[in-house]
Amino acid sequence: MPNTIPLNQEISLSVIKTACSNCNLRELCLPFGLSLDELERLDDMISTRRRIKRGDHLYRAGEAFDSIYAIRSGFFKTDVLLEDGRDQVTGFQMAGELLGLDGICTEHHTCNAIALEDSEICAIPFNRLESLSREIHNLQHHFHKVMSREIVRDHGVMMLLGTMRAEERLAAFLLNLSQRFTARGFSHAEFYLRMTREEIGSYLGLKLETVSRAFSKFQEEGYIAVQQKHIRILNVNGLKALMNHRA
Amino acid sequence: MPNTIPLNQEISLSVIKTACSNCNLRELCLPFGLSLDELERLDDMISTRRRIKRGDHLYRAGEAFDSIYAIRSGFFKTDVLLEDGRDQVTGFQMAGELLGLDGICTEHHTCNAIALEDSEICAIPFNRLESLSREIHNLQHHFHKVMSREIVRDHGVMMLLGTMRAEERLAAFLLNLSQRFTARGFSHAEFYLRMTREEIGSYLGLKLETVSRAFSKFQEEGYIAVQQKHIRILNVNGLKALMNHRA
DNA sequence: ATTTGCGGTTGACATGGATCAAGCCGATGC
DNA sequence: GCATCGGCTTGATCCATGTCAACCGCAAAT
Repeated sequence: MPNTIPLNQEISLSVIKTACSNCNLRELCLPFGLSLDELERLDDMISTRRRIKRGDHLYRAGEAFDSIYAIRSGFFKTDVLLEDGRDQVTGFQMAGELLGLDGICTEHHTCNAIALEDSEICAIPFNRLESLSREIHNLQHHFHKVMSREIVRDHGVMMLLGTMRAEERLAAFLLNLSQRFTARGFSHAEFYLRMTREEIGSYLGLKLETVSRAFSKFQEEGYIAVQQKHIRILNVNGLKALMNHRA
Repeated sequence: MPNTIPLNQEISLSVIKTACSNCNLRELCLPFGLSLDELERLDDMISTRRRIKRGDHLYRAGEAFDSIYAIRSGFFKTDVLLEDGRDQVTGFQMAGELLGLDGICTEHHTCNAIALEDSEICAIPFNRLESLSREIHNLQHHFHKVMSREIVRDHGVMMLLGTMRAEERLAAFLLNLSQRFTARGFSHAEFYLRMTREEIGSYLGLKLETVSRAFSKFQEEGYIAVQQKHIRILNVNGLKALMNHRA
């Protein structure tokens, strides 16, 4: 909750509060690599910033697409629902990451985005992003990189789902979270999970019981300390070794 | 060998042969939606067309990235290799589809692209694509759609790997191939697989024996006729039903 | 303070797919 | 024509994970 930048004067209060130029995530987010001048133009474009309460949808599968979203604070999951009722969590997103890229190709969102804690997002109208990125070379290139990174990330998940066993998957998951928290200036060794065992299981292609057992196993082995959603990583290398275990 | 634009006389021959404007895949490929004028500018950019022999790499993981590739004819797979020796096929690509998008984010390719039959590709220098798409709005937008489509496709694979059982995966795979062949004007019901059972298995997160058994099962049930790589789909709805079977 | 409910843990058992192994088929080379 | 080899099929068995079920513990509601 004290994620936003504290206020100085009563003055340009809400401008300061929400501008990209003052956002401490700018180096992780879309503005990466922009000059001050360019930053301002990006700021102008992002007029809408919204709070999303825990449990609420940012968008739903099937809705018309017109913006992508940058997470300013908070934590989201995306999931896809099949007609027959099966669903799968396709990702967890944290501050500085973009949501909604899946909607570009059909002009409709293809998954649901749901806040796992009270969050704030910046809506970026996509047609304006396209026109601005025709003018700002750096923005264009960085946006392409972000999309490409998403593709690579998905390949990683496919690898995980296709070739790893339960404990390897969970180890990979924890290491990935840890690394992303680190990039945001949080502890790499200690964090709270925002999602349930069932959501982790869905993401990893496992049942929640299997996730739970794997947590317990890791704890027995001394790799981590778990207490519900509170995780402490005690032996990073142990987890890494576990991941690369198989030939 | 007729990769470069010929010099003078016999010229237009192979120019015609290789120009986007004359490519029957243009509605499936990058040129989609461009005017004749714009098409010509795209043509100018794509100077390199190459043949890749069956089994050869178009690029390898780790190599520097500078172009994306459009498949003019043929069939490719992409795969990722883990340090411990495990690898996974991340996709199969056919004519009109793009390869190499994964390389944008790090400036290095993150997977291998290997021809599964003798193929021809058009190399599209990425920095020139970016600059051209700053000028041609349609090109920019379509390129974004293509990247987004790749993300959505990957989510589909995650769904498949995360929630489906062996036979559902194979049914989904066959239906997907069928649909893509159809889009290219081939029979939706009869085709040759370009990949081995092992490659299918790798893509679907299954062992080759399981793939083979599932093919046999489908044949017994009368859904398809298989003879090695030759597939005839006899009952599309049967396969579809199989996919949505589970609650 | 008591109840209720959700998320998590743990155990016992079932099963889908992996593994191991043998043999088949068609293409290629001698 | 015969041998060889890679890709494929099929059978027998094993094991990781799913399934079902009981219980725990915390937090919100009463």
